[in-house]
Amino acid sequence: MLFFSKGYENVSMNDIAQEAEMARGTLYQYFKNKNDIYAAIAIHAAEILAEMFKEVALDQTGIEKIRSLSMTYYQFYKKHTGYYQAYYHSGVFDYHSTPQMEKLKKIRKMNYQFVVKALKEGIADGTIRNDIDPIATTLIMLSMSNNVNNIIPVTQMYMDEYGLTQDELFESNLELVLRSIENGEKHPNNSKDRRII
Amino acid sequence: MLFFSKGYENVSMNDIAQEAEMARGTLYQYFKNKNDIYAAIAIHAAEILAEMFKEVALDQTGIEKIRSLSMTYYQFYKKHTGYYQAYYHSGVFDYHSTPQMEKLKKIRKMNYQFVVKALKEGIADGTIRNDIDPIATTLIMLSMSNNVNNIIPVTQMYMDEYGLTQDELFESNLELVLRSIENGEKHPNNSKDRRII
Amino acid sequence: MLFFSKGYENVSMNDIAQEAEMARGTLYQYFKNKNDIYAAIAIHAAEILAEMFKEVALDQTGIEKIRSLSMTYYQFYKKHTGYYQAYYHSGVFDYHSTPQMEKLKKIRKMNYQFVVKALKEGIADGTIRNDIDPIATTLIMLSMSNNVNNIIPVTQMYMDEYGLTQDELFESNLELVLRSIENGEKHPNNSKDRRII
Amino acid sequence: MLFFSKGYENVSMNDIAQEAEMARGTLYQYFKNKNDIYAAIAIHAAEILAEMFKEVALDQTGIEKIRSLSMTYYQFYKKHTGYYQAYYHSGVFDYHSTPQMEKLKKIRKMNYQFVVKALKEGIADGTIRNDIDPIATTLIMLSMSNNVNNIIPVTQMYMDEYGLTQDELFESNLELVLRSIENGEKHPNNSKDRRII
DNA sequence: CATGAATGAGCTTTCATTCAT
DNA sequence: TATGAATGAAAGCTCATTCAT
Repeated sequence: MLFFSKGYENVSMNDIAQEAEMARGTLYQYFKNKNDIYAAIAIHAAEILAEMFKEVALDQTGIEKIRSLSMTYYQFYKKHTGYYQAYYHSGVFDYHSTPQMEKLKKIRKMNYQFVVKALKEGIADGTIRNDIDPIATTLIMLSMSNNVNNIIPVTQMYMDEYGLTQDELFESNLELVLRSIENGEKHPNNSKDRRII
Repeated sequence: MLFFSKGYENVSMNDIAQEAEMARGTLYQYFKNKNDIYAAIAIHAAEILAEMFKEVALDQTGIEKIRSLSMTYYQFYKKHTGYYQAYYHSGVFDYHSTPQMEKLKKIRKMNYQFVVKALKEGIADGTIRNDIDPIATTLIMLSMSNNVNNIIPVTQMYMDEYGLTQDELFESNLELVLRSIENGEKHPNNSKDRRII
Repeated sequence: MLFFSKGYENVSMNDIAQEAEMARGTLYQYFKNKNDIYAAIAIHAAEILAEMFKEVALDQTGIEKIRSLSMTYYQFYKKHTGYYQAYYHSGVFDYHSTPQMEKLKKIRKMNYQFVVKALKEGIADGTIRNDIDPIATTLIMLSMSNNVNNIIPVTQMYMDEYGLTQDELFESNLELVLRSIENGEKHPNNSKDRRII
Repeated sequence: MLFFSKGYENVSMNDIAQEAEMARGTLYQYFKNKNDIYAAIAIHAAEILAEMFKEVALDQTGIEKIRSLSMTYYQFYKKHTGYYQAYYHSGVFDYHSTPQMEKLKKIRKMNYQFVVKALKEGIADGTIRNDIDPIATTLIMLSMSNNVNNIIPVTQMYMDEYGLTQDELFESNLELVLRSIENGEKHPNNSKDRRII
């Protein structure tokens, strides 16, 4: 699915057929049109990400989970670049209520919820400030990650000039967010471990 | 210029001609090709933004300037949405060295520098932490702003569900960043006023 | 293929599609672009001519072979006018070294060689003057034939006025050339038949 | 007028306007359309050639005049390549009876007549064979000249390979024709000088 | 089921021609 | 008379989609 890194417009049905080792016509036996193919891939991508999010260790504090989820999303991009791109670009679809689209929307929302939930847990266990808006913060976090993963040429040029790598940008990004949301005060219930005890 | 929100690939010369109330052929009297039109608009957009950045008050601390610049960028989007979009999308161009592209690149870099400079001033005057990387932070800040300005449908849907507006998202975004980079320690030189004395 | 009489520039893909009773797009399944179509036809044409040249009887004197080759070229024009035109016009191509073009060039050179060889044989067997340049003479002969086959309107008008037909022009042409290159001296070996004895 | 070497199709009104140092629109004050411009140039070209033909010395035998006319035509090509091309290409016009076209046709016919007349004189003065058709021979002679002047790329390539120059080709061409039409027999009235006496 | 030849709408671009100034 | 901005038809080409086999 790597060809979807090129973006929807720049992938022809020919490319897809070749990649799938099928005839161009055969694709239309399984999919109504090009958009449908994209949606199917996006759904698969969303499921892969959901699976990866599910595997994030549960026995962590909120702030630790946030760090883990961020890193997981970055790994999703690194390991499944094509699917990542399909997932990313699928966000611009107009979700006229086809069953396909409804399904995609549902999984995407679920993936958001992983982060929202971790933020709420962090607020509850005292590792995350209680004055942040979990929804807004989730949106900000994910979009920041997307920008690290989709560096536009002019930015890349800028980074090259200063010897900044993508990994370093991810690190800076992550530290910036964590520093911003973590709760600076000392408090007794800031670790899951202790609570378990 | 609002049609540029659709992105380069999705705007045909026909669309542009219709929007400009010109015949398709007329466009070619003023521009060499489609790319040139885009570049010309992007350059104009970059100049508008540069002008707005220049008007940010100078007698502020570093952190105050960062707040002002962020708000200015948001206002650029609000007041000149079409130009904003052209500026934003122009980042994906491959900058093969045409004079047009070189010019655009130059202005874009200059616009980055406004932010980098403010961050460095903030580090110097003690209002911004001294352990951040000004370059990486600039890139993160601007890309975060871009995400607030280009909310994808699926995110919009999510926001609607929780009654979150774009302005509120911008606010959250801005606070998150400022909180993350501001210097929490007390220090004597944290205000321009005092320094003047 | 008759439409190629109009010349490359004056035949649109639309014309070709109409002639071939295909949709415009269909042509692009078989040919990379317009140039490719032309080249393919020209190659086919060159092969037809080569085939016809090969069938010229071998047991003739040089001068007889020249007469036969000339008449063959004229018959090629008469029987395969469309292909003839494609062959003729293909001479103006810039032969940037695509495989297509290389192939065409090769066959064209081979076709030249039929005439060159006959001239040399004629010089050897004494039927053709030995002070002519075989290369230059070949070029002249073929170009003269081309002019008989491509009578421009103003010339046609002139011919009509004097009651001169294309066939008569060809005859005049041929006699002029033969008279010019034949060896007037008597010599013992001027006939293949005699040599065989 | 050198741009007409590129051929009718490949010269735009823009090119013509630039060459004439006029605005594109101004051309339409003087000419009905592009075809008219071409016709006007072709007429001018025809007049130049007529002028050059007129200057061919009268006190020559027929065969000498033919040689002179041939060389004059070659010089017309060498000195006025652009006009030569316009003249040459104008032969393909459909002469729907516009006044322009009628005029051009008239001059072209006149130019033919120079050669026809010289051939007839040569037959009369015994320097040219009396069994040739003056009309056909004229057509052949001029078209052969045209081929020397319009060497197609594939032929050029062939000439390069054998180190044959355009001037040499012209020479071969000329000798071939003269040899073919000259009267080999001795006769008393083969020189103008003698006749004058 | 699978194919791929065929389609035609739509793309960017060129250019002869018109016309208000 | 001279201009050049504006036009729109037509060019070569791409590509998602259909359909007979």
